[in-house]
Amino acid sequence: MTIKTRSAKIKSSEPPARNREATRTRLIEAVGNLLAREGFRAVGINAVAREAGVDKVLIYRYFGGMKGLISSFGQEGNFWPTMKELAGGDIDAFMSLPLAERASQMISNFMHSLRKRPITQEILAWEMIEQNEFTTELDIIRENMMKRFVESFMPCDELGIDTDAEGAIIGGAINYLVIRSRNFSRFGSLNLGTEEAWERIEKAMRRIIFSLIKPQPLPETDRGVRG
Amino acid sequence: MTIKTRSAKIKSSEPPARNREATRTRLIEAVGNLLAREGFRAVGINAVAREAGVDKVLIYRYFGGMKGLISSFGQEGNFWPTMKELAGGDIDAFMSLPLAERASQMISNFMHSLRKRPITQEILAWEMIEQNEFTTELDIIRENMMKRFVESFMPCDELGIDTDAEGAIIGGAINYLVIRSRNFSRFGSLNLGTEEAWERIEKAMRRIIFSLIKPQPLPETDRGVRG
DNA sequence: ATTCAATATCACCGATGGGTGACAGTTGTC
DNA sequence: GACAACTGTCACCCATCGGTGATATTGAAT
Repeated sequence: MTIKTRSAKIKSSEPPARNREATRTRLIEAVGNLLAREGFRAVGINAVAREAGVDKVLIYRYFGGMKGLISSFGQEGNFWPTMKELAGGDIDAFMSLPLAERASQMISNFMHSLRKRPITQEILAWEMIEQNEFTTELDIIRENMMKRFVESFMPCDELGIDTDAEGAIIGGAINYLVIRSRNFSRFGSLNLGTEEAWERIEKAMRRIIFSLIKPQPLPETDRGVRG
Repeated sequence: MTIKTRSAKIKSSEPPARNREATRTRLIEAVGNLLAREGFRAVGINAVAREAGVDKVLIYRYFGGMKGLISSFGQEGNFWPTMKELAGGDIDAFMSLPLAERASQMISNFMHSLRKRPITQEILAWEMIEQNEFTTELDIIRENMMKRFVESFMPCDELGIDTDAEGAIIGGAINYLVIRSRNFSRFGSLNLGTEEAWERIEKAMRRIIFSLIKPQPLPETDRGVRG
């Protein structure tokens, strides 16, 4: 980088409009862009300010520092899948499905949603690595979301199974495989760079759900609704 | 830190013995110590040299840089569970178990092994976050190990299941939950800070394996051998 | 004792990080 | 017009990073 400080302005065409609110949103958006493009390691006062084309001191002034900015970003950002998305588009149709089918489809939809959301992936990765003022903030938001989902969709304490534990296993596996696949395609004998591998994982999860919830052969290749 | 550069020597009592081999091992051990104590983010030329109580230029001289040092560390470090450990101590006894029992116990043993190995956790976390000269090096070692395990222990292409995919799910879930639990104890409604939660996960995995491999009720609370 | 290579230390470079105080331009109010 | 409040810029501080060239210390061969 031979360019100087002012070069930051190149990136954002509009000149900072001497407008507090506009500058605030510029900064919040800069966090998202930086997360998606460079990953959470790049998220720092200097980098965010540079990305927004704004002086870093404004982060202190308007947000009280990076913690405040991250918090605002977490509140406004819609990087989590919606209920509707997890239900595959039609919540009513979804709710009328039998339990195993419902769980299986929700899992598939969650996996697809996560794979399409680089920012969400970045946040999950971040949470795995360090606990700091940023990640604790973001974790609370994530936990609330997960909680709402299971409460709305999965009221199943029937059977002899531990849905919380099984859910943690499936959810953890999805998070792990998606996050990891950004850097390494190979995991065991799967090539996570190929759609074929993801379909195998999807089917395997479906198989797990169905054999857990009702030990009987599962309907073949019914991929179900998806948003 | 008000102390100066030379303060590094405080940490390692023995004066650097003007001995190339000894210095090399000091550096390699410093990597492991630093990984365990501070995490991979702290692993850099400066920090490692400081930890070893040695000048950083020796890393360039003896290892050609950090990449070389990490590679040597990866080769010598025994941070992966051994075959024997995964088998629960007695390989022969282990191999004579029925398939589902074998898989279930190996999974439990792997989880316990990983939970006891902070350095291994750190490496897995590192691999999730970035791909660089260090992690690609370490990933090759990890993949080879995993490969050897499944080949030796799990020759099962029977049944209508996809063992690679199911293995990736279980393995991914273990890696995720263990790594994540270092920073956040809560995941969904589980409290990963408690042994109780881990036992629930263990049982859930056992339930998954048994219902996958042979759809019939599983033996209750048989924890099996463990190293 | 001198020479020479190996071992290890030191001092410095440029880049980047988070953080802060002083200053400049704009706007509205009295 | 004078003034204060607000928005934004700039210049600097100190710490750490990876990296390198010059130098000191040791030990062994001659």
